[in-house]
Amino acid sequence: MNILTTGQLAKKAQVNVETIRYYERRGLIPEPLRSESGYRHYSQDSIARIQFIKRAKELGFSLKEVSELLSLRVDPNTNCADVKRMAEVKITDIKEKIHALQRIKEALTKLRASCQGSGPAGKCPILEALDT
Amino acid sequence: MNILTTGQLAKKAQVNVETIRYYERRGLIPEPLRSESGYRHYSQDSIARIQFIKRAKELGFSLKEVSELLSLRVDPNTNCADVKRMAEVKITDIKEKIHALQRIKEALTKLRASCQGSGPAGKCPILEALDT
DNA sequence: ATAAACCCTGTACCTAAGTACGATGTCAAG
DNA sequence: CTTGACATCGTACTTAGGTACAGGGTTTAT
Repeated sequence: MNILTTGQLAKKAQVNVETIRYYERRGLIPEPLRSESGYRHYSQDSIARIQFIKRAKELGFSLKEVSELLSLRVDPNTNCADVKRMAEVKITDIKEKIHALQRIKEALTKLRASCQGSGPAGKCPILEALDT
Repeated sequence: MNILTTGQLAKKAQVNVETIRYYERRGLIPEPLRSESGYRHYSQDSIARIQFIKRAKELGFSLKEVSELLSLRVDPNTNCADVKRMAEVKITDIKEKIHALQRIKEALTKLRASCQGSGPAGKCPILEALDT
């Protein structure tokens, strides 16, 4: 069980088979060796690779950014600072998203407070506010 | 200047002409009257309608939800409470998004702190964390 | 009267991150 | 030796919210 087929890798890494092919097309996982008949053969390392991708995604990195992280890892000319910078950019980015959502939340909260919850919708102050 | 063509409406409402056609297809704006030659003729009300859509979008409502808001407005059987409920659902929704982003932000902040910013990227603790 | 600037329709394209499918080939079990 | 479960490929479809043509017709300004 040292070598994995696409389906086995998919199961172990908890992704769809098609996702693996997709990641390969996107260059996120290297092209694996093939059997005589053309079947892909993956090593155990591939599980870790897919999990790396999944974790980075959970941290808000796009697949494009994941590629960059993966390249940084391999390129001997890059250093830690490059990685750290990417993390910082992403943090800033996420902070902005949070602020935007907070502004929206406050606006909605005010609108909610303006509405008594009775009477026809046609005269709802929430809808009227949107009309202004 | 009482009546507007698509292009004039687009300019007044600050949207792309194609967006107007798109909203019409989606049923967000009613089909306007047409001139002899088939040109759409919009009233001033249409500007307000598009602005309603834009504002609702800014508050995080999808176009599908905007449709619902618009229907509520017209339907005499609905009341304010329905609108208020939609606002509440959206607020909850946005709160969840904020929390998710905050968790991500914290995870990233920790990772950033773990990295001194020097040394080869191959040994960066941020990347190592993703490998775990 | 003619060119520029509009408008019409239908359809294709865009981003992101996959998912689904049809046609075909291969492998393992009974 | 056949059936079922897998594998391959290329391509199309998905969601959301538009945007961009191409190939026509119309209006307006000069």
